[in-house]
Amino acid sequence: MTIYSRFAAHVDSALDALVAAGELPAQTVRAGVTVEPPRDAAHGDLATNAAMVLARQAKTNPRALAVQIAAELEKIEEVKAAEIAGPGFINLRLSDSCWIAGLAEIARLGPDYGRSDMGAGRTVNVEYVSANPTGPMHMGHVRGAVVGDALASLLEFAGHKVVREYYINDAGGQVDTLARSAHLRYREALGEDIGAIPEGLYPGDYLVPTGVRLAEKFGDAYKDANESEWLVLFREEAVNDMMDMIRADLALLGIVHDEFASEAQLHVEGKAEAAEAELRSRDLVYDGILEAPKGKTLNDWEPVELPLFRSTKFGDDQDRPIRKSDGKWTYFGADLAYHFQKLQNADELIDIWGADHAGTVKRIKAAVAALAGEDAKFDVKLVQMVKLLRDGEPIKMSKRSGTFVTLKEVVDEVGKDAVRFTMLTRKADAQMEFDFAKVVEASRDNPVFYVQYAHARIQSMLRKAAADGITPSDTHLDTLGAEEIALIQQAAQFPRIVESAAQSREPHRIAFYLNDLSAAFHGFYNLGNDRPEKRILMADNAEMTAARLFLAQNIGQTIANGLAIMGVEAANEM
RNA sequence: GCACCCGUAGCUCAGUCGGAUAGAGCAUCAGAUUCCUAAUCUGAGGGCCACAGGUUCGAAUCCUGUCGGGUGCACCA
Repeated sequence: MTIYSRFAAHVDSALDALVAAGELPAQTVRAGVTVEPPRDAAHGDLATNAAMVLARQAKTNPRALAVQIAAELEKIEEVKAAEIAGPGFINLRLSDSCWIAGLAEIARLGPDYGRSDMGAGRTVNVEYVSANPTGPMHMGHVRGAVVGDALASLLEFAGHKVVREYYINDAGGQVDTLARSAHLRYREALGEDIGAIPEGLYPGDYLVPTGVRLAEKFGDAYKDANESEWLVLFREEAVNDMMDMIRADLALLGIVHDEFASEAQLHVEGKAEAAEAELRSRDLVYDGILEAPKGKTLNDWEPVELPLFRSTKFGDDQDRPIRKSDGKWTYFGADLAYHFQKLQNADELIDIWGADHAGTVKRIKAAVAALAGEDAKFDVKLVQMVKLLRDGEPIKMSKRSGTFVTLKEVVDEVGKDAVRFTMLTRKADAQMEFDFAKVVEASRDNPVFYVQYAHARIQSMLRKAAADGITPSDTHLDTLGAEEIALIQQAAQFPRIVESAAQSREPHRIAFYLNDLSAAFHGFYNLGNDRPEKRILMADNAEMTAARLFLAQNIGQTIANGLAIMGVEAANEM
């Protein structure tokens, strides 16, 4: 139990006492009452807004009610003082022993410190990456991949059962193009001069090995065959190769999915037909004609009757086709069936999408609501674009010429940890810049190194002390002073940071917290420069050294736990 | 034209289910290394929270509108 949850209970008891004394109406609604660290540490250790939130219900003014609540809270052993401030905040000062107990708690829990049961074991399916299986991962995929992966870890740490899922778009026109491109490389591998790659096919070299592999596997059986003889086969073969490549790319970032769902398989199982039948029976799908797109002129647009989903009933600006005029499924048509299927095996769904798909959020949410009910838990998290820079200059990317920056190139240049950490130093729904020069820079400006350095510094001290025969010990924690307590207070926040980050699905909060905690530690460490009596390793005081090492060790543990959520290594030396 | 995201210090960004004097890094200026890793630390200056209304005890935070930046607006995926 954290200090915060314990005091939330204390405040609750204090309110109970007031109800019993007839000072508060029995049916007082306590929603909105919080116990938090005050914004300004000078105000105290904890603050509650209880009096301000409840004053109206108690038919009194906040400060008068605060006096009564504060009187109750002062009866608690751990409370040194309860002061009323501002419009009616109650600021609590806690005894040092209270914080020292918090430190012992970190040590007791170790790698589990900060873990929460908030999720109550509910299953959350997090779908992320889901890049088309037509080529290697590039920079455009990286942010979503990292954010999705960190969010999955965060939710896991917060007590959810998490499924990490990848949706393979292996049924659309793009994989036919892939198959044709692979066939070309296959002919090339058989010795044919294929010349320049024709417009409309994938030109990348990454298909060369696939061509070679297909030549070895099939010989010249399909060399001059009609497309209908090899298209399905080559599509399957090429998609498998691409997925192997994508899995290898993701592994460079430490990302491993639990499930790979195939769109093609979905169709084999008739899921889309089933969804359509269901929706038609409820008049949510009908045959209709789309209006011409606004805001742009299309030369080849002509009205066609298509099966449309009534997404306008759910706030979309247009009904959306689920099949094309050739009878094949649209991406949306398959996607709604896919989401319905996912909901069968999870309590909650989260999709991580690139911001360029923002326009399709409404329709898929509408479809999920229609198929699974309005209260189905489904959220789409949009991840904004990353602007790539080198020394402040934009890096030009062009898919056409094939000069996009691949994930592998980025990881090779700056390293997995720097990529992951940097991608989490900005909230997902805001655009970010990624400057190669800055990301590899080892300085205060770069939180990756700053946080890792704090951890490495702690490990270094522990090694040095061990060499001198001193190990961390909790037997003399009463020697810790005000500066040490302040550090514990910072570490004590970790569990609530985890919960609030998980609640709001914002893994970047962990990164910012670790930066703050590391700053607190570096500051504490440097106290010893001017004040030798504040040094952690003190040759003439083994007891105090052991106590401070114990503190440092658990700050290190907290940092390591946070980094683990982010998927970043906790460096032991730098 | 419509939809979504963003607008906070010179720069890059936190803070937004309403709370106290709006924070951090970089940059600028002034300091700290006979000392546990200076990849660090201490201090100073720097703000009309885009703008205008509204809601209320209280608004960077919620609502409406305006302006500015980005993204999207196929039967693509």
